[in-house]
Amino acid sequence: MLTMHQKLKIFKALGNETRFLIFKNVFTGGYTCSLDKKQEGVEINPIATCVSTVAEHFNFSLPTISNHIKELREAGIITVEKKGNKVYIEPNIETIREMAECFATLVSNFDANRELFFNHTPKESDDANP
Amino acid sequence: MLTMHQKLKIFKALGNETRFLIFKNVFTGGYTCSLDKKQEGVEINPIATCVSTVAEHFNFSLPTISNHIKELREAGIITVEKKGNKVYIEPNIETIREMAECFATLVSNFDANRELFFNHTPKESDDANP
DNA sequence: TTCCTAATAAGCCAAATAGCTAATTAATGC
DNA sequence: GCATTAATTAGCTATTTGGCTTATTAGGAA
Repeated sequence: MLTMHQKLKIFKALGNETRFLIFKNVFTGGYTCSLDKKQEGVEINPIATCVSTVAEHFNFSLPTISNHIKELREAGIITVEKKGNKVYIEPNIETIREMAECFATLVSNFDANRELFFNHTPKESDDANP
Repeated sequence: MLTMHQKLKIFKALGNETRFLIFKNVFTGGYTCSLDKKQEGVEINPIATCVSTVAEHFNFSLPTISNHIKELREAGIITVEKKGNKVYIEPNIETIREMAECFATLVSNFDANRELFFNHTPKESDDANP
């Protein structure tokens, strides 16, 4: 269960365009091209990628991308694993699963309260006019 | 369907502690005490509250809270409605419903891909060791 | 009209953020 | 050992953010 502090860090992390794009690509396989460069004999999740490969997708310096990745890691959105002299980053799906649950719970509780207080079940047609 | 730009604004808006707390209270009824102050004969959603009532919950000035509310509104997280000389704010559940869907879709697509590529269905017991 | 309240707009300032380059660390390869 | 590559750390700067106070706008009440 995510604390409020953790949720805040996640929102802060994803509220920056560069970090949002890294997040998107890491979770949807946008960086799998990095497989071509993977070191011989090193076993990694094929969705994983290394910091320098991520940096190639941006016009920002490697230290800047490294710092963004650090923030995504500290927010629990990705995990990192050092193999040789490279650092591979992987999506942390459990955090996203928890976020999905938080939002879903908020919506279902809200709908339940609305029904309770207003005897009103939301329909497609009246989202803005309860 | 939320654009990336809209999602970014939502994350930015919720990445600030004060705005997060306003969001939380507006959606969970934390400000319903404002009902006591509602103007006679004015029909409002009982979960709604006005800007000055929100400000009473913080040690920040009214203009500061007003500005935070403006950002939440511009992110589509709340709606505002002027009644007399007060501005009532209400949760915009549709935006949260869309966020819930985004995260849920990301998770289910991720799980589907994982099964596809690794012939592996995630279980409770092995979240970190696929 | 005049006064009062609610809210916003404008302008100011300190702190945080996001970029950079240069320096450092760590692992690989010669 | 020495050079190369990957990544991080440190230190710097410009911009953005988040707070404030003061001024302004808008509506309700005397």
